[in-house]
Amino acid sequence: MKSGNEVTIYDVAKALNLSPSTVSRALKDHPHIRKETKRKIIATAAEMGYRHNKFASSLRQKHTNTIGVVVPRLNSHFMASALAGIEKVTSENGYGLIISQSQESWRKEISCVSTLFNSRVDGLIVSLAFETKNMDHFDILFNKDIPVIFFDRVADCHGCINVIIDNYKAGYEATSHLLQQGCKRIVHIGGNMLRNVYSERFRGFKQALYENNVEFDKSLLFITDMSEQAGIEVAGKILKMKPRPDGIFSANDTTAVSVIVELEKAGIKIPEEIAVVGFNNEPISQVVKPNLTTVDYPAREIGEIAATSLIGQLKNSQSSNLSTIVLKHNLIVRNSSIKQIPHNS
Amino acid sequence: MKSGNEVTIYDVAKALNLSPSTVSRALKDHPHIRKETKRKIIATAAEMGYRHNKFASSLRQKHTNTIGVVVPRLNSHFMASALAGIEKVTSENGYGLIISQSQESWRKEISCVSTLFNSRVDGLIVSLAFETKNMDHFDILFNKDIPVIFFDRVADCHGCINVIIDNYKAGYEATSHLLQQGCKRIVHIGGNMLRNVYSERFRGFKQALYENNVEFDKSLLFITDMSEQAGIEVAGKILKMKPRPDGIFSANDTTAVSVIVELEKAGIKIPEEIAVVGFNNEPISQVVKPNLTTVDYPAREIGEIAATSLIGQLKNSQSSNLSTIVLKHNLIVRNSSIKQIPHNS
DNA sequence: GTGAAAGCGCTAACAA
DNA sequence: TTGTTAGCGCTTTCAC
Repeated sequence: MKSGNEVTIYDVAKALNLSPSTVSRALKDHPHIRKETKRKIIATAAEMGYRHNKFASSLRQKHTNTIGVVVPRLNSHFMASALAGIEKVTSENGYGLIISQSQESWRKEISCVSTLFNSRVDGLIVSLAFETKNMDHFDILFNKDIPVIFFDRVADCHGCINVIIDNYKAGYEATSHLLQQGCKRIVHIGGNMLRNVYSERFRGFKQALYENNVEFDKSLLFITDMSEQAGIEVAGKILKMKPRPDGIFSANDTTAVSVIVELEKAGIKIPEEIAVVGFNNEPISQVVKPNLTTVDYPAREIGEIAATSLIGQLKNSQSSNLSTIVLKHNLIVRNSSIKQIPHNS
Repeated sequence: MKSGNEVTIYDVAKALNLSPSTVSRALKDHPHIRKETKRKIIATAAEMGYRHNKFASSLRQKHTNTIGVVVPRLNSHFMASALAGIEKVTSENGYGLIISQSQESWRKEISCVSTLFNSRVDGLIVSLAFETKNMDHFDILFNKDIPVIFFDRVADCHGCINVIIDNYKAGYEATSHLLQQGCKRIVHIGGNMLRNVYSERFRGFKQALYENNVEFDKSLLFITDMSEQAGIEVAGKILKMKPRPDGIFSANDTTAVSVIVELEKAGIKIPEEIAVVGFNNEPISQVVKPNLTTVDYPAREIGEIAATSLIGQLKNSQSSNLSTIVLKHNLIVRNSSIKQIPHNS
């Protein structure tokens, strides 16, 4: 009604000739309040335009019912889905969410974590920035026993839960697939090897080569920032290579797509001359021609599980003893990698 | 150090034999404190691991230095950029940000707004959900003089600022371009006409037709949810149409791309048989073949301006008298719409 | 330039 | 089942 003063539980109490504690209890659905009283309180509170004051409550209770999220960027399909999963679980459990982006910068990640820490979040869900070189900025949280869950881009750390897929196996499968298609000289486009996702995919890549007696050739490895631009640059270098590679395993779809577009501009036939496999199953992988073979992962589920684990820790207020949750992934074969017409079934 | 108790300004005060008020003032850089005292206080506070308690402070001050954001989804390039712009400005001005998604649902939007209201945000930045039919849920904010800024998907409302582009003009230009390419039967794929972005683009579309003496044919209008799936369905219908359309103006890129992919599967030549124009300049528009003609808009800037205006209102604590800020857009012509080889220059 | 003290609105231990 | 009361940590008016 008015733009003026807030109504408090005291006002409600006075209006009903009750005590503030009764009102407080009724509003939180405390069991020890008579049904009738509860009903009346809730009704008049609503009528008077009462709204709960989180600050007073948090100040008193020393916890905020708020969870912080730090992600590198939120413009990928993967992140959006993961976030949707996180949000679903947290809101179902009565937690608020503060989302912040590190923009792939270590410095920014430090500042996000510290801001969230100062906002007194009860727990944190994090996917690391590309650049992040150490985990010192999480110490402030560990020191206060504030639980932190990492997902996708994780790092080893005492006592925190990681939610991931088996990137090693996925990399291995993607590469094996290329080898099965007859590729002999396979380029790998990877990211910062400090990040598990990239180092593991690379490890899987090398293992597949090794098991197939294909020697790993350093000149076929490109460490990039996995951007669109990176794809353009790598494509340029590939075009100049003497014996040209016949396959590419890119650690994400963005770069894979950009490479395909660039190579095709130069007249290279995909997959005949160069077969390509990406990673993430972004929507774009189904638009690029030829459609991109890629690794799908349960983004939404990863988010849900990360949130569920965190809330579990919060409720039990003791760290559970599991430390890593691994979800299933799935190689989706599309036209960008099919060199051989399969033998008649 | 310890996982135990928080250190407060009282602790700092005691350690230095000062009063809490002095410490409080020093920490906020109040002018009436001697430099030396200030220095000492700041040093020992840091040393003791003091951290500011936002709740106590907000409780006292009645404002939170936090801004709420409600967007439909954050999985588009447009939203991610707009959000990045918002974040830049707000963080530069010492505001925190709480981001929430309505998932395009009216019901969810109501709940987001109410949650943010209860979190006592100082102001709100909103882009409306697809479904939202009225603005009643913002009344709680208006009643308390909490400023709300809308961007992109806006609605008329007394006293709040809208940050948009001229969708009417953009729609007009996109359609005119198709007409110039010789299109006579142009399909429009639009969204919910309650949303300004769709109704205005549609209005521009009709106006262009009108000015070129092309009659508007209702059977060429498709009102959809602007999803990928919608594109597939529209493509199906187009394929069945008797005299086939020769142009499509889609109110976003997602649907435009999906239509193109589907039509090409059916053997239709783009742009020769059907020219296509999208909207938003999402990255995907440069990957689809042929590259999509589309309308570019300054997403990041829209975000920055929305945030700047909000902070302006917050600081002046009086609504400024501008109500709508219109930014420039730009039609980017690519191959999906070029039917005619341009006459020799 | 610094201190004393009241109070923001809520919760929870304890009392009744 | 309900009430009393004492803070949570900070800011700010007023006093010195």
